[in-house]
Amino acid sequence: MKPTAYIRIRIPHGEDFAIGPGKAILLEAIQSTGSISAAGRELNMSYRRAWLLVDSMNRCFRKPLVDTAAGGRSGGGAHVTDFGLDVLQRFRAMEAKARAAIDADVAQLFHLLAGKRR
Amino acid sequence: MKPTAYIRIRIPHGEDFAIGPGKAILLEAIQSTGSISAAGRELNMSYRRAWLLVDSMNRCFRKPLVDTAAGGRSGGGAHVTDFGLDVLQRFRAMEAKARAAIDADVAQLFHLLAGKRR
DNA sequence: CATCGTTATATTTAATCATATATAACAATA
DNA sequence: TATTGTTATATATGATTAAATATAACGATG
Repeated sequence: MKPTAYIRIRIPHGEDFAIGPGKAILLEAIQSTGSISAAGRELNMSYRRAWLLVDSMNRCFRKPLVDTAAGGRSGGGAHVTDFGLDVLQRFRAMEAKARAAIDADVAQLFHLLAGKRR
Repeated sequence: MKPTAYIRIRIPHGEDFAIGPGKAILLEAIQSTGSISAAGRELNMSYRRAWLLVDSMNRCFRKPLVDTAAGGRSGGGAHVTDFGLDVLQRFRAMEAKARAAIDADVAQLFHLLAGKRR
């Protein structure tokens, strides 16, 4: 396995962050499950936390990244909008570029680490 | 002022992280003040926290990044080793490269954000 | 050899953050 | 119109984290 750094990109917006690694994963989970609560369960995250993150994203961007509907036979649900998919894709691309840019340096730096005992 | 993303690079080592943004700033403060406690004061950080970070760095890498001395007329002090300076420089270079790699993408993404009210 | 401010460390206290719990509204459908 | 599982929201509880406090050792220097 190749040594890898944690690269955490976050886009600030006022007090909090419009998007970051956690919100990206949440978007993907909403995409695959069709609901905020199911996504939360999948990610071992309280519904409240998942909802707060969605709410934050929707308020930070010009348009909603997630559309929600309460009620109906199935109780309701949520889905990632086209706009949300665009943002998600841009974010993942940025992560990949940043990772590639420091790939060689990271490998070098790992040589300076102590052998991880215990 | 140009829109800028928070890019947080951290090098994992076992349980914790060998170096990251906070430790880099601390190294620079130790370099300029000559002591862990003075660096802590400068960064509004408890001595304990500063010391724990130094201890973590020194244990994570093959060689100490900070040399310390207790006692003496001035009470003692700390200084960043040549090895520490090398690591610090590598880390800062990685940050710069990562930033440059996503610079354009970040600018694009900022256009999708809502006007930040409040 | 007494003094000084620091390193080094443990323990207690406080602040922060996330989770758990509870409740109402929702709207399609049977 | 009763049922269903979700969204939406507030409040209370618990857990995690950082800070505050305390103490001993250090060692050059006057």
